[in-house]
Amino acid sequence: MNNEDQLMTVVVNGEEKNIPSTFTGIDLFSSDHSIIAVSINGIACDIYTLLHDGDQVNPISIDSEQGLAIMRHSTTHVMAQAVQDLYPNTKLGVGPVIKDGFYYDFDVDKPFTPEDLKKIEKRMKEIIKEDQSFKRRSIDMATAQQEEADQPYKLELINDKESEIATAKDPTQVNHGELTMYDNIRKDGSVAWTDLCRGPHLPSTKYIKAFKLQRSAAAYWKGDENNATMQRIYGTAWNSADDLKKHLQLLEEAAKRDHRKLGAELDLFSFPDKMGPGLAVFHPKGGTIINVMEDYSRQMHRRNGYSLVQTPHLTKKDLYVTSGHLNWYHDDMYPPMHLDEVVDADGTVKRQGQDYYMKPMNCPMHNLIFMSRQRSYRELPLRLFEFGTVYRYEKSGEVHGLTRMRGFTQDDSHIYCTREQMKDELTSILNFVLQMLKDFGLTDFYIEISTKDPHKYVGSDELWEEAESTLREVGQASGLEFHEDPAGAAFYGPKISVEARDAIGRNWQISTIQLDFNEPHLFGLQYIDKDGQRKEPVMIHRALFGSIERFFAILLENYAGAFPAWLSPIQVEGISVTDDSYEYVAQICNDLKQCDIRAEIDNSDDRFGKKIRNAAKQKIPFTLIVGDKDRTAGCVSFRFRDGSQLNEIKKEYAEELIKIACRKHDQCNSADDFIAITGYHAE
RNA sequence: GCUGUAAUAGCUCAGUGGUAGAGCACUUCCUUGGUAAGGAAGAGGUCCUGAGUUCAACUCUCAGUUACAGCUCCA
Repeated sequence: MNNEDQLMTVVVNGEEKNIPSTFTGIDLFSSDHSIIAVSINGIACDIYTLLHDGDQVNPISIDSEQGLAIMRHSTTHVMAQAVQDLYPNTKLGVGPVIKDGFYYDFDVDKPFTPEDLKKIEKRMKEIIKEDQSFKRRSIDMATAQQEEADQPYKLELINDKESEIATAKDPTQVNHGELTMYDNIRKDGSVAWTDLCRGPHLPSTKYIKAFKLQRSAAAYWKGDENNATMQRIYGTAWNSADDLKKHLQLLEEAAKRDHRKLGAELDLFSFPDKMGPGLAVFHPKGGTIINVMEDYSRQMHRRNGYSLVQTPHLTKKDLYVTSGHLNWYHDDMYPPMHLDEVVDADGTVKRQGQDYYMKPMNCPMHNLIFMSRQRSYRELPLRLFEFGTVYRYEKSGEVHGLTRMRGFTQDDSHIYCTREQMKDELTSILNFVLQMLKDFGLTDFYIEISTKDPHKYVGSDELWEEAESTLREVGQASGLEFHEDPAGAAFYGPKISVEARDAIGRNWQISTIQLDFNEPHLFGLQYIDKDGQRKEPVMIHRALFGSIERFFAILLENYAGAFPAWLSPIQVEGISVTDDSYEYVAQICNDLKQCDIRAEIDNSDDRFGKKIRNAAKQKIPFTLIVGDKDRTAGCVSFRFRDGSQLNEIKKEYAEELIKIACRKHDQCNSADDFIAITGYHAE
């Protein structure tokens, strides 16, 4: 820190403080023109924010979210400096802060290799050690253009800014007509590096305590695929080596839980190359889980007044012309099969063929069911439900495991109701969703409502207003965390979606409930009302799992493969300690099977310890262990996932307990869980 | 689709311009074992596909396919 720097006086919590003015940065791009000042207080680094016009300062800690962001932003500058040191031809893009880290985009001669990243990290550490201070200076447009003459991307930003000022209705509300440069100053006062940047930054590089460059990847300039491709380096930075370590461990944990990895390890599903991208086969164990999910879903849908229907995977083109999908969804549809064309030997077409498409959505078919006869208001709400497998031609780079597939199954329903019924219907759907998520063990979620984009919508304002306020009312009545996504709705109707957080804090969009003011009109859907008049129903699209494969993946990652017993593909694994006990265990497993318990016996020639290990690796909830001691006493022993045990339980009682434990939705990983769930008591 | 990286046994991965390797899994035999890996033998390969360079290509070059990371996209 340079003690000759000019000090500025600000008021912090009513107390006057002197802050080196060189450590301040004016945030030109923010609407409130706030200044962020950074100062040093002993060893600790304090960061203050203050308003441009006043002297009121709100101190923030470097450990706060904003403090961390400033630190990460400073780190990205150090990275850019290191890159330019090592690769002098590099042109700079932008280097913002993102969740848990930062990136910087570079235009370089050739992409970075992992070795390059190591070199850059090394150079960064040198820069940090040099204790370079970040010094801010304000400059005007012309100076900025001059200084950044050899940086085409920075120039573009400056020019963007210029035209923004020129076209702004009230220029004073945009910015001060000046830009900020940051110089990195060495101890000897020389300038090590300069970057056009709004700031703010740390006082100096030495406050960067722990960082790591994670990966490099391509990104488009300004995120537009028509623009130049830049090389982006991602990094993460924390205020202590411990925090960094914790973060990296969390990432490792997430990688271990990756459903694609677990899917292979637990033999649940695979993506055979011979089938093509985005298409999966579910193996016996994965298929079992999918079936349990579907059984649950069917039962709950029947209970909630839905009618189960079935529709084909292929239809004539006309249907998607009517629905409009061919018009605005064309790129995501598999190309058509041209069928039934008859051509003479001389080449003349005797009979025109027609195109058939794989279905990307189920709604047009459900509409056909609605239209299959006249409908009375007495039938409404009509709730048509189906596990509909749809095919969408996702671009090659967009497919991802089970979460983004080219063929997947929706738990899809279309509900036709009157406007008066809309509110009750939405309420009951939301309750349905919440019950389902709870049953599957997801307890942390929030809802989001997407409202009308005023530039792009169909239907009457009045209807939109009613629908949106209904959605909002229903959403708020649920008592859940509630977010708005203004203007985020599709043109045909507002939407409410449920997002869940999994066991390691990641967000997943799960259920969507979408009102549709467009399709009933396009299809001419009508019902006969009380007064004998034909009226158009309101249509609701909704999927609770969303995609059954994606929901499966979320569950798999949430539980890291250790599913609750009711979902486990194998619920009970019988292990005999000796051959003499094998038949006894086999009989118990067979008894359980007859009661729909998924029980298997380990018939391998492995040693006992190996059998235990195999059952544990498969994350089987209940391992049934029987040796001669148990057998002669007519007993069995249980081993649970955490290694805990319940020993010498009478065979018949054990079978009853298993049936109870496999029916309940609670997670059961230990003897204590098991006792709590089944009410087991020693005899 | 774009940029990059990769592709070797069922899985995880070594390796080399000149007979193809390990661990796990699998098969058989031995082992009869009380709480996370008993022993031995065996089988298993178009080194992703195609073209090129070369006396010789799994290895180098080009193209394609597929996967991964990121971008873009997911009404």
